[in-house]
Amino acid sequence: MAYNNDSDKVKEKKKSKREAIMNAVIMTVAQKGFHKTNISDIARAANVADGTVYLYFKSKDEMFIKAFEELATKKLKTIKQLIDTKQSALERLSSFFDYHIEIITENPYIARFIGVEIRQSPDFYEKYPSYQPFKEYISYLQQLIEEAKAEGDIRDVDAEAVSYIIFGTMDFILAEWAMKNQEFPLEDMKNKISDILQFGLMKRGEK
Amino acid sequence: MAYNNDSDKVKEKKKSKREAIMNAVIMTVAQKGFHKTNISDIARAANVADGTVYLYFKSKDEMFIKAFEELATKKLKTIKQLIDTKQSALERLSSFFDYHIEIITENPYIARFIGVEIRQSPDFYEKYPSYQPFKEYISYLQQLIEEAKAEGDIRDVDAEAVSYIIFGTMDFILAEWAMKNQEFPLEDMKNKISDILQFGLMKRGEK
Amino acid sequence: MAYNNDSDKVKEKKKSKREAIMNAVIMTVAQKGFHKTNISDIARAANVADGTVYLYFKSKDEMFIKAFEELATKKLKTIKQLIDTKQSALERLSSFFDYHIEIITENPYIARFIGVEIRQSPDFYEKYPSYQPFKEYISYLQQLIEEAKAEGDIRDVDAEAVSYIIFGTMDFILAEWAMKNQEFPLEDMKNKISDILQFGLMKRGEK
Amino acid sequence: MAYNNDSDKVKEKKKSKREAIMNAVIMTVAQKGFHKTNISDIARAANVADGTVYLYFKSKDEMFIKAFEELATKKLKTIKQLIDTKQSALERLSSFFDYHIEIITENPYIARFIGVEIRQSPDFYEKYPSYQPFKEYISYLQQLIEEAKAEGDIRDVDAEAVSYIIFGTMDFILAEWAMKNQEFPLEDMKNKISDILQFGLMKRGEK
DNA sequence: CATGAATGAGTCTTCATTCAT
DNA sequence: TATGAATGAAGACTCATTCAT
Repeated sequence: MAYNNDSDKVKEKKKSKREAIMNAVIMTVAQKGFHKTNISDIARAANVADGTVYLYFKSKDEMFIKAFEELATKKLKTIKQLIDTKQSALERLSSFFDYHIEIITENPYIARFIGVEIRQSPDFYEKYPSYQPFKEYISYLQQLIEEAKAEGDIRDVDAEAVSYIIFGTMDFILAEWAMKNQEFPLEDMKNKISDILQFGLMKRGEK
Repeated sequence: MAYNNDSDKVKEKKKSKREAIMNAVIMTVAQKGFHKTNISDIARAANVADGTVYLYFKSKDEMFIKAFEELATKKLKTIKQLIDTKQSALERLSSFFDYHIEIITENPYIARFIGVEIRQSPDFYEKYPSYQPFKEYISYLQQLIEEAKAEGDIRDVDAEAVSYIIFGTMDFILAEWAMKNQEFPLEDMKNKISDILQFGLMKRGEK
Repeated sequence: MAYNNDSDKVKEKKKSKREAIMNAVIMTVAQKGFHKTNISDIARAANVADGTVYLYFKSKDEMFIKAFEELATKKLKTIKQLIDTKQSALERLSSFFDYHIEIITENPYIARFIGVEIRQSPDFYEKYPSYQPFKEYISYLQQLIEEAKAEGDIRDVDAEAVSYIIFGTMDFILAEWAMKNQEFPLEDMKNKISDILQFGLMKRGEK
Repeated sequence: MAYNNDSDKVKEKKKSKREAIMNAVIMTVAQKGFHKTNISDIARAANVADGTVYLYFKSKDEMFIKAFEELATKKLKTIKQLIDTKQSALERLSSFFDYHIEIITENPYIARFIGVEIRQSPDFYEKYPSYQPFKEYISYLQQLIEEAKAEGDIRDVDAEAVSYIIFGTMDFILAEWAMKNQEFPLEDMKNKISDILQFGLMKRGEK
């Protein structure tokens, strides 16, 4: 049933090859580091020939950028769906923090990829000024913060500043955790940090 | 008189040449980015021959690591001296934050170097497991936090967690700031963040 | 009726496709130059798939050789027909020169193709020793010269030598003209050269 | 004596390496053809490492252009010196023709290089519009023709047209001769052509 | 016959490192 | 010590050719 349409079959095959390459990028970069990952590595990991990569991406750069973007977008979407059930914005904000860390924890190679490797190329920022991988994440965080403020759950803080604190902290501990090969218990650390941050946002006299 | 001691002259020359190379590393990396900086660039900037670099460092890697370490150590020492006059640990903690940002602001190339480029090579962490550029910074931060707790100025929080929040936040905004070519006003952002963080550490009912 | 003979249809299609490829070769090479022209370019210009090219030619080399040969043969045939009306061999010889240049002038891409690009591959001469694109041209020229001699219109010169002078000169000025993007007036130059050459072939005291 | 100056020694070594590469270019291109010659071939022929080529030339293109130019200039200079002793311009013109062919005959690989391969890259004419390898040759020929006219040795012909006839003819027969692996007797052909051309330039009633 | 996705050998170029001077 | 010419391994990318559909 699934394959009785040739057009579909072809499309799927093509899609799966592109996806295989995308996955190969993430896995390989996570393992070998951004700058030691070459086209041959990726091609081998994706089970395709070197040249095949260039059927799907114009250049190595473009391939990496696409991999970053698609991974970030996908993860953000997952998180959004997960926290969509929460009633208050504060809960959503707190859950955002939790889920982000949880997702990364379950796929440590993503931590390595996003948290450690993604910063590696100021080149990208020059060559592709529009390349702002965290932008969506940060915007969404700020939106949650504004909502929480509007709902009266947190005090009147600058949303941008708070978003940087939350994201910077998450980014840093995940990078450290990934770099140190997951030696320290992330769950514990996450809770401690979550407490402190929430405490800093709470209105006086509450709780 | 000046030239009657060859040994001294040589030693001094050597020292100054090594230093010239270290400075050249930082300046060049800051300008061209980590991965576009090659030995020839550095040698030219340091006014030495390519081969000379290898008289002072075993490899390019080692040279970069040493440059990172020495810069971090030097800056930490400067900060320590600056905040040594402060009476309370809380003040020192707050000043640490301020000075760190101030120093970086005045030397944006360091921001680029430390904040953006330093994370670039997970290789380093494998090849040179002892390479933990932030370690000293983080330890010192934790020490300040413990002192502030002991002095009763801040509530009983986990020092490690707090150090990660502070450092992660600083690291992130400086990287963003550097990456976006110093477009947004760092001073403003710093104050907002500082306020929020302090608020989160304060004891209830205080201030 | 139209479609009841599959064999014919197929043969015609095949023929027209082959011709489309041949034309595409000449046009594309004329535009992009020999070595920048690849199979994909040609296939696109001929409106066929890359693989289709290999149904009509064993290799890229063979395809180019066939294109050269067929173009040269076709043009020579055209010239022969045009000068067939002329009475004397000398007139035919002179007209040959004129028509050759005229044809090329009207299709500058051929000049580029024949005059500039055709010489590009000594490989061809090794791989395909029978590849002598000018041979037919030269032979025909020599034949005309012999006839003119027999008719007593020109003095007793070595036909081979004269054929080389005529062809070499034509070849060179057309190549220069094509390479310099048709900047200088070819008509003028042609007449001057034609005069000089005729003068050199004339019998003393004549005209 | 020759090597008692270090600076000289170094300069000579460097010069000899550059020259080795230049010679390797010409020899290798003559043997393998322009487009089948790669950097590795040249480096091997010059007894240097691939990378060494790039110490002397910015790119493969530049290397080829320099090789063309220097070879043409050198040969023209040699010819000029040889014909400088001749009294009349007509003799110089005739000798030019003779010597050009003689030089090429003695170094058939040059014929292949100049005559056959040099035309291979319309790219060059686009990328480097100033690249006109024959220009000097042609100009010098025209100068000789004008002088011969002024001296009354040849009739009043268009110097440009004549230069194209002479150069085109030489170019063509040398290319044919080189391409056919020196099968036919060049000396004979040269004399026949020389006669015809001189005849075409002579004044009526003369000789 | 026709397609065009896939292949992978081949090529230019860069650059960390060495070593003769 | 200092030099910088020389090395050659490595890597991104191209493209003629094949083959499953």
